[in-house]
Amino acid sequence: MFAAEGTVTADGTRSARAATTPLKSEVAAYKRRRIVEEASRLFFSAGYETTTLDAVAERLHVTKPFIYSYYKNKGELLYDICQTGIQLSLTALEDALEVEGTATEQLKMVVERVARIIIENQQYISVYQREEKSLASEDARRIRELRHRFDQILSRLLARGKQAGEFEFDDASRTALWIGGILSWIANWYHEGGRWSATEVVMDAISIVMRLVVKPR
Amino acid sequence: MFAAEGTVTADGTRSARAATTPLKSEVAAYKRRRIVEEASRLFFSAGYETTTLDAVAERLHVTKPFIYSYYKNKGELLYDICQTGIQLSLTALEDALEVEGTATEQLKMVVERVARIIIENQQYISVYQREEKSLASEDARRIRELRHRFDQILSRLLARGKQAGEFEFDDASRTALWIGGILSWIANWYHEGGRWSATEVVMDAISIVMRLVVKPR
DNA sequence: AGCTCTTGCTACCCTGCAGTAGCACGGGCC
DNA sequence: GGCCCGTGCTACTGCAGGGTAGCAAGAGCT
Repeated sequence: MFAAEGTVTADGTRSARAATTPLKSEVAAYKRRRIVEEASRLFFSAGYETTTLDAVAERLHVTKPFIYSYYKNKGELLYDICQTGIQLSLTALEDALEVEGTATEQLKMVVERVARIIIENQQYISVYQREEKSLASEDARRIRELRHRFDQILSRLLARGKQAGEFEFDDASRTALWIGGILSWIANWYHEGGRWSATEVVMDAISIVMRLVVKPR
Repeated sequence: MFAAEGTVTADGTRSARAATTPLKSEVAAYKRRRIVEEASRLFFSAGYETTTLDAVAERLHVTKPFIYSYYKNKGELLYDICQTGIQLSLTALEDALEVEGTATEQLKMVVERVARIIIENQQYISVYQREEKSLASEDARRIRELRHRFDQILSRLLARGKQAGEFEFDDASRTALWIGGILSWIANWYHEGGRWSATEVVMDAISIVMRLVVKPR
């Protein structure tokens, strides 16, 4: 999840220098995780620009300089959240494709797993979608790259299903984008303890996506 | 479109006092429209919090105090944009329902018109979706209220179609939300001069929504 | 021509927050 | 027990940007 660790961190933060023994670096990683977790909650509920690092620090019962010894700046924190968001979805997609089966079975599996991941990690996914404009341009590029990989993999699955005669649609990559949209929508829409349960939403997503790729009457 | 005019504006801005003759108030309305237009472009491409009012002023070849004589503050400007965004969609929906026809015909009409409006006014719709967190709480409430009306009207149309045996789905209001999501997605996704034309996107939206409400094979 | 009313601008203020310098405290080690 | 190093904190700085006070320039009227 924190693929950047040791690369991104390696530029001046203390944790990087301190990572001499395994235990120490584990502790450092844990602290980073707690920071990003709490930050994502706040960014999710109040927006990135509006949330101050003092507020994040307060939630962790620490002070701002503490955060700065694990993150270079506020932007890096946002990047980490966005990266986590898209990476979680991408991993769920790839994992689902490990399971053998027809394109139809695999697509169902994909939608189910990704939808679940989105619901469970709403804070990350939602921030990743909403705050793209606040990312440094280089960071934004990398995030878009991951997103693009997601779309491509999904698109290949669709093409495979079409080839096999299971699916019917006009254009695979366009359809993949629509499916991505339906999945994304969950993050804006689902509300824990709200009118509809996670399972209902996941089931809906599966049924919608299936209706989308099979021939209508 | 500017329903607030005369109410919201009536508290101290010069334009309100100046609106003594018809021509003057028309000119004032025009200036407000130009401000909101340019602001929405910038908010759309760079985000609300990141965009400074100096930047908005510059695009209009005026200065910041100029804006402040037509808008009480930055928040009111955002509200106006969001209000425009949702109101445009709502009006498109209501207009489409004026046309007589079966539920199926009406739903197609609705999706087509709303999708077109979303594409044509992407800057407003997108900002309205993305920047909700930055609205003052009272403003946010009013916007959500409009959104809710949209969902309700759509939901009633769906229920009517189900009654008539044209549609088949589990729950009308949940289905309405999914349709809303599909339409919203267009605003994040469509890119003028991009890989796909407006017409293709609109057609896709119609076909997806129809697949969503009719019985699958 | 002077008077006034409108409109936009110049030139500010001031707060809130990202980011930093350097200290204090505690625990392990000689 | 003294020394050092890792860790987090106190106490700042700097500045960007929202918001304002008050002037200047023009237009129309008498």
